[in-house]
Amino acid sequence: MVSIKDVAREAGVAISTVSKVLNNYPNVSEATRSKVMDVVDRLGFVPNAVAASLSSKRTGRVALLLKLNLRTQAGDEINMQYIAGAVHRAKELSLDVITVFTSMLEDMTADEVTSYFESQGIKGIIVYGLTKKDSVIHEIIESGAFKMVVIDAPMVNCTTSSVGIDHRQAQIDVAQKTIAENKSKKVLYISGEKIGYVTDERLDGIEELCAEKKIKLSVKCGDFSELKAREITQKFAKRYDCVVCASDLMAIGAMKALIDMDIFRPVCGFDGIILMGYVGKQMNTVKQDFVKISEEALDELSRLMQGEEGRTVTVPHSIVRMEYEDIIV
Amino acid sequence: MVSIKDVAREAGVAISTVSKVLNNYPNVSEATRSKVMDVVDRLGFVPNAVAASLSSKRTGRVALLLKLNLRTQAGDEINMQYIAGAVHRAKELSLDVITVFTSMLEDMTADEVTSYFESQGIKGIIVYGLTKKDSVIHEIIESGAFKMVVIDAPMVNCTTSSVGIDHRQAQIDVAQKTIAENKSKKVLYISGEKIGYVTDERLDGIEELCAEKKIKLSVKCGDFSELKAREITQKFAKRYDCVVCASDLMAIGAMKALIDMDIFRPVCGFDGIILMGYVGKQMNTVKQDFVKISEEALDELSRLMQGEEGRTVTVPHSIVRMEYEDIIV
DNA sequence: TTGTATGCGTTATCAG
DNA sequence: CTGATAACGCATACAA
Repeated sequence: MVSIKDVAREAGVAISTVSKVLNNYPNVSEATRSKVMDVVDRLGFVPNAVAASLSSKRTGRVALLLKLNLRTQAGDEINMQYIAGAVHRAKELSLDVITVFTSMLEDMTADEVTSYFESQGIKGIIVYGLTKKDSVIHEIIESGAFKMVVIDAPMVNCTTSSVGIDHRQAQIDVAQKTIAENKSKKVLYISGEKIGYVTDERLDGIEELCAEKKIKLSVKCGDFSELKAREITQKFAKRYDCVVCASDLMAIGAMKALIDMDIFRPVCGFDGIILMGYVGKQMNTVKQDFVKISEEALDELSRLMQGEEGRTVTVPHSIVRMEYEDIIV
Repeated sequence: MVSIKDVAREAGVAISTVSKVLNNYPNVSEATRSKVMDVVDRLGFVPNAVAASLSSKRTGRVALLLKLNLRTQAGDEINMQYIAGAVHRAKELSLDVITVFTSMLEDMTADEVTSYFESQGIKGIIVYGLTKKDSVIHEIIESGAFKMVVIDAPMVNCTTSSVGIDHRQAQIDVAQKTIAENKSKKVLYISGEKIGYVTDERLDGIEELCAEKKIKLSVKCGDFSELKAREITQKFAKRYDCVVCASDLMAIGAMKALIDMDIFRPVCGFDGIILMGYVGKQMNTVKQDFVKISEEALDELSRLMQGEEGRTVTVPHSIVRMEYEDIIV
């Protein structure tokens, strides 16, 4: 492996000079700069990131903290797009990411988790799908030990940013469209789990909309699962003329139930997963661009790592009706 | 951050002694060992992996090289399960993984890719979905610069192992079952892309089966896409009494085409993706345990990194008919 | 503008 | 069995 020492010798300068060139220090003459760069190119030298991080105490290592929740392809699809977006942007920002699943941190204390990440030289963490019950992660966020970006949760402080779509508005948008198209008057809303932050926001949205439009609203608590949505639909849907679901998977479950019951009710979902193109053709849904959200998260993390303060970043969403023709390649 | 120095001071021993305890060196008395471990526990000391790897030239860093191919959730699902399996096993083996997509390496030479990985302290690489055309990766495999595990490709040498199911046998198994159930006599086989190694193996399987059973076989070259499978089916299916597809996605495409054509033909797929539970209910398919395959790959990589030689590891598969009831949670 | 020297947290090689 | 001490590859304060 060619090291900075080799470059220095070959270029006839000191190691520190090479280092300065590589790190774009101001006080280097153009002559030596190009002399060094020539050697760098010729030797194909790439700085050893491990040594650099040990020396500078800065690293470009960030962790993606994912929830490997449901064994449904919906979860897989979303997680994968998160990872793809993050990895892609990381490369552009010269960061490297390691992937961690919350399940692996299950029986660790906040201190242990912190030590673990520190021992790996990780300086930034992106948390996907934080719930109110993840006390260890909350502790870590508050500790300020890392620069953090939280997706879809309103955690913002000096070292923490929040990234995600406007769930309240998105829920309004998709429900409004569906209600308008069907002139619905009585909405059955199947929410997500209570522990999710987005659950509250989406609920706020539907409540606000129904209040404004003088629409009757009944809220049933689902858990983002098809099964539960199916049960709720079977039990209650008859009395309503529209079923608004807080996730696509639940929308699919509700739709299946309606088909079984042999009644029609408009249904709308939330997320825009590809499965909707296969089995949810008639449904409106909120399209979240998970790749972009993750890219934004990395940009934001990069900002934080440069010493800037936490803030809230809102990513745009859209309302779509996913068609089979759109998703096949 | 508590360092080995703190531990040494606190325990009243030399740094090198602490290091020896931590790395299970033989020549340490039980007395000092427990004395040191007490302090380690009390201080919650976790060795700095960055420093350790710089010093020892060994690291526990491995890269997952994934193909972010189709924007279908089938690909996402499989990739995600690969990642999940790898990350999970990595934690158990005290390795840490970084995720890389081939698209990011596109216009790099083998040397550049090698430098990149070396600069990151990566010692092992798992390649998912290698094709015959990935010349850069082939070059890296042959260079022996890294310990490598290749999924679903017959690359084995001193530093390279191959992990995957027996695609030939799996294709035989699923086709045989489907053919037997329907007493088919004329099979239309829609293969994968020619550049894929598994394509050949699966093709061998179906040819062997049809030859043995005296079944007429026509092979059409698909590309793992629904669209292509649909076209092929529309054009040729009428003349055959069974459609065997080299992937679930193609099977779904074929099935859609058959429904459009309003004729029935038994169809079978390959992979066992969850989507089959939604839209491919009537179809047999090969269930690959992608999580397990990836876990095996990590085990294998760990073996290689301990200096053992490359070999071929075959993971079991099964034939299933995916039902909606099985996949909803 | 350039070079020297020190340190980052470990591991590893020797003496003792 | 234990303890100095020299690497590891690089960044950086400081000296020249």
